[in-house]
Amino acid sequence: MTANSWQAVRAEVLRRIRAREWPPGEPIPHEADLALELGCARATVNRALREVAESGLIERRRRAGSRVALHPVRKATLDIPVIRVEIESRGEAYDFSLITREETTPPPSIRARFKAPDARLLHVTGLHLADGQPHALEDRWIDAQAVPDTLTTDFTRISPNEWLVLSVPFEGGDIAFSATTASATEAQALTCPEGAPLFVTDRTTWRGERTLTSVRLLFAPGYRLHTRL
Amino acid sequence: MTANSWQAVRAEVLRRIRAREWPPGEPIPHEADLALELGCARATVNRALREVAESGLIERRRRAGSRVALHPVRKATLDIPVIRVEIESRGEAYDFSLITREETTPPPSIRARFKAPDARLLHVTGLHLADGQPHALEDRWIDAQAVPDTLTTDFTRISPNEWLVLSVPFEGGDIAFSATTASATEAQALTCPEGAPLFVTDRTTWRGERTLTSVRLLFAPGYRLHTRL
DNA sequence: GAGTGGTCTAGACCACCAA
DNA sequence: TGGTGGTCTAGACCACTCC
Repeated sequence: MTANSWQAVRAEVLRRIRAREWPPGEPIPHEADLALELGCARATVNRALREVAESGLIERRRRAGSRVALHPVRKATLDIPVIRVEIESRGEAYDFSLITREETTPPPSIRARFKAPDARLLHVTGLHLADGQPHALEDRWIDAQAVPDTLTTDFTRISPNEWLVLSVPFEGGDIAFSATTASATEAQALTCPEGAPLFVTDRTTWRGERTLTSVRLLFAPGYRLHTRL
Repeated sequence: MTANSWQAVRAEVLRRIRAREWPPGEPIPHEADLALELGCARATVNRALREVAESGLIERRRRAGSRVALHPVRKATLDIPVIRVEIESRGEAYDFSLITREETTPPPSIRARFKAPDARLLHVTGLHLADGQPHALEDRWIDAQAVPDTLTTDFTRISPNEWLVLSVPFEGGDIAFSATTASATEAQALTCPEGAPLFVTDRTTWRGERTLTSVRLLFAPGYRLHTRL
């Protein structure tokens, strides 16, 4: 067995794990040994093992070596595109309809997400449309102190979703996915029955210590978020 | 500016993108030039740019060079653990309760997911419990021809979820996330009101051309799938 | 303390693909 | 067809950890 490409090394490693030649929980040979056995440089083995480790199948620790994971945690990568791009890539026409836009004091649950007590928050709601049909209802809060031009931007021409992605560099964020049922007003906006099941994403993004924006998206019934393992 | 670690190179690259020194859609310097400018080896720059490309912020093509992405597609990585591990890691007691187990002919929607027409399908349903409370309702179909020991395994002692992860190597799969409302029987199993919003995952895994198993998980109301950007 | 993975280097060759 | 990213090598040093 000689394998001088890191993909070949990875394939061989995966084969041995699947064939139980390297059982779950057991250590695997050191990088140097594998390099010798497979006839390639240690850097090549390192590259391959790093990829396998990222997929969650092996665990690596200095001094302790690498071992096959006992409870492999599958990693799935989600693509989160700008909504306009997502819709247009399906060949549908995109439109955004602004519903409300006001500077106001948020409910405590929102306030808690913005650590800065002096934050002036702009509240924007609107509807994303695909071929004229409601696609998602956006409910967003923006820290106007942390995001320049927030108060002067015309969100009837560009959705806050896209404007923020294009103009505000951020460093981190988190997303939560859940389910809810449509309230009366939500049902009206999305033209679906009250009580219909809706897929929800809650996203908060920040830069440094400052929370920039927090958004809830309610997707019209039937929406599915899809990915590969 | 000298940066001899690939993390430092990545940080500098990200800074320039965020500062619009390298505007969206514009090409960035070649690896060799960057290596010279930053005072490190080209392999180091390559490693850094590869990481940035994986995050979706730049696009790389041979001969054409690298450029800042026009519509950055955010990549979020989801961890998908075995349910038992997920529950126990929260410090709660895990239990699984088998509800039904029968070899039967599936509805067309399920049949369509198993390409092999000769597949003998086992249908298993059960409830995952956390501290005695319903956590998720599992509805699974398994190809008994493709998965050895399917018909002889005692699923009252180990959930099919965990048994499959531990004993069946698979190559690929896909997951879809969506929302639904609890039917009468689902509501009873999950001890929630009928019509309550439920978070749903549909997962199908395969090896080669053969679909091994297809599972739908209905999570009790309030469940949130969470991740970082 | 010593062994393991993590990383950097300098150089080289190759695969791909836009010009 | 030439330039660019993709990769491999051999060697070296370092950082972290487990003994």
